[in-house]
Amino acid sequence: MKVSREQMAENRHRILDAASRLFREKGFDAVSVAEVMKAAGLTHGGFYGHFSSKDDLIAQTLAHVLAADSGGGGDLRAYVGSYLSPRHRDNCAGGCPTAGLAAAIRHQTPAARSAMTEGLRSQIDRIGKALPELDPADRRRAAIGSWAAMVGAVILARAIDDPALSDEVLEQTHAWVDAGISQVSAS
Amino acid sequence: MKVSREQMAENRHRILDAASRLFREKGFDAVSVAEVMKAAGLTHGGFYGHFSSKDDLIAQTLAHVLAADSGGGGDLRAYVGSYLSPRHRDNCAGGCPTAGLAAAIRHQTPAARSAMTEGLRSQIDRIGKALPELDPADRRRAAIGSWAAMVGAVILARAIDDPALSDEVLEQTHAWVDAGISQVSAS
DNA sequence: GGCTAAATATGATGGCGATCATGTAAATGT
DNA sequence: ACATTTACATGATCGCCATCATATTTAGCC
Repeated sequence: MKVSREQMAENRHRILDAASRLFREKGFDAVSVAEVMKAAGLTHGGFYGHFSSKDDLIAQTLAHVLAADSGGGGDLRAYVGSYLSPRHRDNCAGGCPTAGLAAAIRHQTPAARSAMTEGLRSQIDRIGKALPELDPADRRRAAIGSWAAMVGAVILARAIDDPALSDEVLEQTHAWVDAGISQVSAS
Repeated sequence: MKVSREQMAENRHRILDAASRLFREKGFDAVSVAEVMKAAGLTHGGFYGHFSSKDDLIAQTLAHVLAADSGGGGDLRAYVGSYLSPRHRDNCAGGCPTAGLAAAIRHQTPAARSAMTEGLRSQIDRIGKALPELDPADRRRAAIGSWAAMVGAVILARAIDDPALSDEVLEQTHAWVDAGISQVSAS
């Protein structure tokens, strides 16, 4: 049954949102096309009316979710705190797509890699802009170093089976990043 | 055809080594049991004489490779430098199993998660021991923060499609980690 | 209002891969 | 030496999933 243009656009959006959550939660390979469509409230048949392949869905989902990536508005300290929280660690499906998917990008198509690259580029720029008190070289270094530590810490915290150690990785990385930013500021 | 006990042990070792390289290179899902056996110079039939399932292979491979993880001997600066090098970024198959596999552990069995947790615990301890000039609290913080940044930077560098940005992530994280360690030391 | 094309649904198809079944030959114990 | 066990090879099986074929219904246009 055909639906209105508007309905179709909404369906497409729902598919991308569902895919985004499912991919972050379970990984690209563990999510089937049918599962995505079902989560979007449709059946698997209509999929190829929206996307040319699963790889195409992956690439478009990345572009979709990375474009929507907030970045934290401006208060870097608050953003770091929420990023390195148990709440974020435990919320893969709704959490940062970089932390959830960056490591899997290596095995995806060039289009997907390209989308991730642009997402990371703008995320680094955004963090840099949140450090206006530094000179440009220090700002760039702090932005990249902090972002690497944040992403790495969440990935490690999610990999670790022991809640105490997992919490500690988040807390200590938080302290380390805060100290790094402050000390660079003071230099 | 039966082989000697010794030969069997060697075969098992070869399977684990082959699996370790293949998993790091292509990810757990993208590597088939038959592919691992072929890389070890065997056929797929004998697999279940060594392991009870692919999941079992994954868990035992992790324990195998994480136990062998060097950690760098003692010169932390040199270790950080080689870790955050283009050479290491481009050498997934032979590189750090944490950088290559940590993000995928979330989707594996409890045995695999447990192996990774113990590997991370000892790696953090090893880095901490390479910072003897710090008091215990700073040492722990520097070890965890540096390790998170190192792992995160290699994962991001491998995800990024643009060589210049990828190199920059490695270089800037290197400078950031070095500065962090030095400034903590000086405090 | 009827015609056409489009958007989804339902229902194949085909390949891949984990696991199992069976054969075979050589190592090990007596 | 012989019997037996065992490590591995060859050859199914079975289910899952990406993708395609076809049907159905309705939006969009005259």
